[in-house]
Amino acid sequence: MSKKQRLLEAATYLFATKGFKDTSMAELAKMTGTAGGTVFYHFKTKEDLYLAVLEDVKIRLVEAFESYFEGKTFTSGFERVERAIELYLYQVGVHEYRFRLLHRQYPYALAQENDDCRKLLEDIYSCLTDLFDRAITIGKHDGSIVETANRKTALIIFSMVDGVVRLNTYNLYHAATLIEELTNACRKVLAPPHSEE
Amino acid sequence: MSKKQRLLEAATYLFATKGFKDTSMAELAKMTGTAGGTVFYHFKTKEDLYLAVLEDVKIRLVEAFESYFEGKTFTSGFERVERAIELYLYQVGVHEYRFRLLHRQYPYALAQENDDCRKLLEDIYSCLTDLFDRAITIGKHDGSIVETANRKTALIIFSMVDGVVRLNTYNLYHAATLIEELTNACRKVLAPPHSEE
DNA sequence: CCTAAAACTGACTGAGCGCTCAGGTTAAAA
DNA sequence: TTTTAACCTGAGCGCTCAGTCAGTTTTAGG
Repeated sequence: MSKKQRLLEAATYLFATKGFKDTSMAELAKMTGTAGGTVFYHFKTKEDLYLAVLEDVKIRLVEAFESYFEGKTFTSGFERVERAIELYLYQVGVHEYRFRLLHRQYPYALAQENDDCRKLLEDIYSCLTDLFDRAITIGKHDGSIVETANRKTALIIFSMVDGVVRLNTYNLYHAATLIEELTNACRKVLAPPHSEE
Repeated sequence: MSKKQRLLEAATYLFATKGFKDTSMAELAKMTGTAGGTVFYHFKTKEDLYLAVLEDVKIRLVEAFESYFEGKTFTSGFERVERAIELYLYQVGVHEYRFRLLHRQYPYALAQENDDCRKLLEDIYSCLTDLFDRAITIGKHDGSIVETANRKTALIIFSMVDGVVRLNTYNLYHAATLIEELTNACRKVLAPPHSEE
């Protein structure tokens, strides 16, 4: 693997676990076994490195979420919602640090002044909400999901799922024990009226 | 107001809006019109100052939430849930910076190694979840809320509400336009079966 | 008014930071 | 083998920061 790639991966880990300010470029260099100057040969500034990390995360994240649904069909729109939640929790389990990166304030603060950063975050969040948005649209057609404002409902569902993930990362509650309640809650929010299973 | 109090308030604002590392004690001193050394006369270290800030926030937060329900009665447990959500959103509106402080990673990282910090966070979060927990207990008795695992359901509701607040602070979505969907979703999650209004 | 403690000051320190740069190494094309 | 460009190095620069301290001012009790 090229040194640039090694730097990018180590930086992802450090930015995610320690944050932007608390990650020092000297530490990153030491961690990857390179000289301090090498970092700045590949990335002009620390901020540039961060943007490269965020872009890398975006690409991998979008890939993972979109490829899962390619060519798949489900018995109902609601089932697709359930699979989306499962997929989200699975991705968090496997690539926790990517979501930690997104759970920090830094990218959102940077997005206020940096258009590239704003664009990356927009892409990530529209990918994530589309996940639920699309499933809701399908569910509305096949009758498995109640008539609602798609985008808003998708955001509520996303808030709920991501909120539980946060409780877990902040060590406030073990997410695994909440999954059943979580999907139950989603079912109730989305279920069409007068059709208890 | 004493200089110590002025320092505490300015520090709350700075820690909340800029984070721990990005807040400099020189900046804090300048902001409050004091000399650099004064900060360290009142608070031994930067971390001590942070803990004082967090304790202050805890006291005010718990006060605000507990005093609201003192002596009040509601037509149903579910109505109490609705009022709790309103109160939470109102508090976020009035004292946004206090919640920003809690939406940062720093306190949770500190809690891993500092017992005082962990205790403060525990107190804050049990106050917030109790808000919903108690209302659910009442609602289960008066029949306005479905039979559920109290704590877990309270956490789901809290995740949902706080998640929407986060969408707002991160400038991803304007919370006000989601409030109706939010309470609707809570109603569906908590409503007892076969009793559509 | 005197005294002593409490409150406050600001110049200073040493450590750590992002970033630069002059020069060295590697690898592939000519 | 020579050339050239891409890659890599680490000492070092300028700056910011949390924290110190010797000394000054303010406050309050006797």
